[in-house]
Amino acid sequence: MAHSLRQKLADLVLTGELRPGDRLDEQSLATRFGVSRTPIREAIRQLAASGLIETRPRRSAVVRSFNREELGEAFEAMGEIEALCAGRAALRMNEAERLRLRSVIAASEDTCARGDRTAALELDFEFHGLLHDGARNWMLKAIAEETRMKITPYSAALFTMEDYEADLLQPHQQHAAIAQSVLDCDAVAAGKLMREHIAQTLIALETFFETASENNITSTKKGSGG
Amino acid sequence: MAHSLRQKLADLVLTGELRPGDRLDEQSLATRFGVSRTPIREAIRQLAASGLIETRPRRSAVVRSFNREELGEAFEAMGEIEALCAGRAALRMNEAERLRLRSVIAASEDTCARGDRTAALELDFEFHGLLHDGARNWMLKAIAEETRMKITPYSAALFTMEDYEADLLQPHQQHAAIAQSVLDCDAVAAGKLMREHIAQTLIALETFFETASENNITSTKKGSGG
DNA sequence: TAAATCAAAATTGTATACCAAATTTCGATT
DNA sequence: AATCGAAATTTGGTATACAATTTTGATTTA
Repeated sequence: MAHSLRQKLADLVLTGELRPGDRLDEQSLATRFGVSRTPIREAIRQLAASGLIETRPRRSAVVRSFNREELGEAFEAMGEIEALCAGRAALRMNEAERLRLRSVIAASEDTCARGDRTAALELDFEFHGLLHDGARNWMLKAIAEETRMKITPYSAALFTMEDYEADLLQPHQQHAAIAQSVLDCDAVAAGKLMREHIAQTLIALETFFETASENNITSTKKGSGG
Repeated sequence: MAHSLRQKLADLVLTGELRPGDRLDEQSLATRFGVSRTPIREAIRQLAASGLIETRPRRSAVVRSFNREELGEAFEAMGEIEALCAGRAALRMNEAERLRLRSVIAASEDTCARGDRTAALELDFEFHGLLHDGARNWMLKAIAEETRMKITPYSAALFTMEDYEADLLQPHQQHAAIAQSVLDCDAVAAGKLMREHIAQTLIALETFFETASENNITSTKKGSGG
């Protein structure tokens, strides 16, 4: 019961059950979760406010979808936010957190060798989460996590899609390099490496979607016009 | 009627009619705006998701309040976000936008000389809004405006409080310096000056609240424990 | 007087039912 | 195959009801 209705709805999107462009039917969701339309509607509004889904008057809410340009801008913004967190974390993390960072990198090395994509995705989240906490700034953390959440429907594809032979090693090595900078208290290097890491994630993502479909990032019939 | 119910509720907070810590009674608001509780509740949830107000189960929603530490972190985050926007804007604004920036600074100089605090506040918003647009990144803009909105209940005090002899000239001159850097396409200087501008705004704010009350930023009886 | 206690009143969270307006679906037609 | 239009569906909102809590206020006690 740790999951609020809002979180349950969000999970439908974050786990990929609902994909960008998919509609959220209030009645179906109400039936599915055993509640009335009222709380479903409230949860939908909250998710819309946080940017995970979109609503237009008299239309069903749909999972937020980005075109290539929007995705590029989102990654640019996320790169800067994450770089800020990494830089701050390099200066502010305490010893316990630094130890934890080491162990996450070690675990990541392991799952990477085993090719366990699910575990790799979780460790990816944990790595970034540690830096968000380490930055010692609740607003920066909130911004970072919200930004990350918005992009999740896209970036998770890199880890979970079976048919895409994404290199698990490359992102891991980038994480390891960032972690080393953080452990060295080198804020500038940590920020720079993080910015590059995010940029390369975008490149991997665009490559993936280019392979998947010709010129449309989402799986919906009609792409959302810029 | 360009104002949605959500915006009307937000305005209660942003204009200072509802201050940090104040409760939002659903029935009263419903009666006041001539609607039923349902849409009020939805609007409240949206504002809670965007961080302007807080909700706890079975409690009335209250206007978000920051203690000194939280306010400091919020300004640190906002300083970095605004600096990012300013830096990008310096490189990306087009000629029309640069002209507009000039005219806003000129108008600001005018209102500043006349001591018109209300107009000064509006021009302050417009100045920052121009840079948010000029950064050519919808997500950065969204983050910047949401961050700014959260802080508004506090920072607006500097402009509107009659009894505080805030220097209108100082922030204006900082804006002018930032604008000049932007017009010179000097991203580094624009970012640096913006970061300093936000930092000085926080100092002015803390001075103001220190004057107003001993050790409690909000006007509520019981301060929210850190 | 100040603090503690307990019952009454008010408020939230959710359910239901109902309705108008708009959108979507789908079959008929060109 | 594309278009058109009517029927069915869906959203957005109103109103009412009610249990679970929280808040308020009065009363009692130290």
